[in-house]
Amino acid sequence: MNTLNLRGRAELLRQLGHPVRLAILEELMKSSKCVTDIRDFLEVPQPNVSQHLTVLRQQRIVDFSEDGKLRCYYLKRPALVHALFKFIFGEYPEESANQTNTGEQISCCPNKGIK
Amino acid sequence: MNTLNLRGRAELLRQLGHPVRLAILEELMKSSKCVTDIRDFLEVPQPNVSQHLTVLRQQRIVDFSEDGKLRCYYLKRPALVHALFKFIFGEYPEESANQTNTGEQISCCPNKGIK
DNA sequence: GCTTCATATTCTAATATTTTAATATGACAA
DNA sequence: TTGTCATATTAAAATATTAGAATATGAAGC
Repeated sequence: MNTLNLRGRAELLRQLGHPVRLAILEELMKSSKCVTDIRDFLEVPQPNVSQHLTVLRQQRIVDFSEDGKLRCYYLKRPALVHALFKFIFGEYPEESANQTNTGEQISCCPNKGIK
Repeated sequence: MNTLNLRGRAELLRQLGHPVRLAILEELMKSSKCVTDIRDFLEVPQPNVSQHLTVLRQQRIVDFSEDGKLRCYYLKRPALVHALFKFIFGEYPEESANQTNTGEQISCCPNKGIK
């Protein structure tokens, strides 16, 4: 299996796939913010915010710079985050199965048909 | 919190974020395939393949058409899957924190600085 | 030295996801 | 009608993720 390549990509998707983490990234797209600002905005307990930031930091999606006693979190890979939101908010129309021009279904596994 | 919108998007990301499901989608991008072909190609037990296909079907990412005793699975939203792979295999350079043109760090939470 | 503020870490309980094994279904052929 | 093939479903065990509570750190000010 090609899972060698896909495993890490799957992990990235799972780590991005949390509503609080998406909300944090959405906020950081506007401007960098400290932990308490994120906590206040999202109304999520501070330790929980820190946990999610740690996950995002481990994937090198965010990072922080220190400003006095504040930690200013910012997007370390803004292009990734923009691409992410473009992807998840995109429109993707549904299609039906491929058919021949005579309206027949195309068989999927020709080698199986041999019986 | 804006989680109302983000919750469903997060769920989509989590459901896409599994190596076997990514591998299935990668295969289906090439051509539609029946369950046993997927099983043979990925070397994953058939019931497990079926389970992953069910997850993908519930998100209306894949669907199947019946061809005799075979179920030909195909991408129901190929544009979504193409966008997905474009996203996860994209290159996203890392940046450092924003700085002023004099090299100072920009403070992140001006209202906090008031003390 | 104490407090306070901003943030992080740790542990635990609650949940969710995944894998595996066993079994079921339904169509078709012998 | 029995068997076989393709696929699905279920239940159980293993594993992973998450939230919450408690606590820790470290810097700054008193």
